[in-house]
Amino acid sequence: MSSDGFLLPLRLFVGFRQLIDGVHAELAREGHPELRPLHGFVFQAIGLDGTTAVELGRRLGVSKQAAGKTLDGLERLGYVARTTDPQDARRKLVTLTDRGVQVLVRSAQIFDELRAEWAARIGPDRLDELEKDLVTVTGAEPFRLDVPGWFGG
Amino acid sequence: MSSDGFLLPLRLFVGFRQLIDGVHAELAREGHPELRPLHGFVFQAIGLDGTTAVELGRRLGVSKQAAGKTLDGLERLGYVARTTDPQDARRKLVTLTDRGVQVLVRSAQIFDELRAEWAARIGPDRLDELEKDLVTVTGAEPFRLDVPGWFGG
DNA sequence: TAGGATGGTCAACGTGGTTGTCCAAAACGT
DNA sequence: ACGTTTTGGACAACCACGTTGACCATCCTA
Repeated sequence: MSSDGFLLPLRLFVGFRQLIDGVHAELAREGHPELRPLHGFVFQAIGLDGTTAVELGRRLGVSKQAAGKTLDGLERLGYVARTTDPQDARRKLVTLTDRGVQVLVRSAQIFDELRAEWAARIGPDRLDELEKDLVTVTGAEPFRLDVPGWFGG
Repeated sequence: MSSDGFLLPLRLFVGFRQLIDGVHAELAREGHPELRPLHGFVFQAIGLDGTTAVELGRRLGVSKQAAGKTLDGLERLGYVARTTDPQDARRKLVTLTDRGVQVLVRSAQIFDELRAEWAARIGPDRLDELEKDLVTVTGAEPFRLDVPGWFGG
């Protein structure tokens, strides 16, 4: 055993966190200081096509109420907008505003930049292997993000 | 670019989460269903020598009040005990109970087992490299765990 | 010995999560 | 076509964990 087992999750988490923090540090610099790590995942889950609170909750693995509350905050901050669905008066379509789309696009760019920095450090081949090995071990599973409650609650 | 940049943090997180979930699933099976991922880090931060609320807060990167609240919960669950320091009437020493130590020891064992499973899947050498590369990229930094608030709040 | 630092607690508040309840609108089945 | 179920959304009450600010007791030190 070349490493204590408890170090492995720590390493993974530190890597995860550095990437997320890197993105949000840059986003803050570019005029989005209020965004939390959680929000990035919500943006991703909403996508360019929009969604509804219920569907968002399903994608994130949280209740529709929790998803609704998160959307309240994002709406207040001007990143998403709700419009009633003309096809279905019950539904309220949630879409990213221009500002929201801008964050989504920039986030993707910054993630690519950070990945390139990692590649420059350890070599692109090693990084590819690292990702490939992670997929081998963990599966290619779609992402569930019931993270805040998952960790502490 | 062999992979979208945003997949990298996801892969890391999924790996992290699978390990943590694996440990807590087993701990739940062994009589500790109330423990949350957060608690494992707290146990680790308390250690076999014990600590105080203020010091715990420093180690976890949270306020002394937050650390105190978490300890309240763990005390109620019987995993830690507080005793007044005979040397300093202000301090309250927080130590793991037998039950707490048991969890700490078992967690370490389970992490080792899970790491061994990973090694069996991708090969021990590849796993060692994976960890080594992560250290190269992220640094060997000591762990700060202001995680719950970090993510969402 | 007076004054500052330190450890702990309490209170108020914010955020994100949960469940339970309820209503309006859509979908379904007879 | 009409009653019944399902669905999407909102509201309330509650819990966990975070924050600041205030306060007190104790220890340290100039």
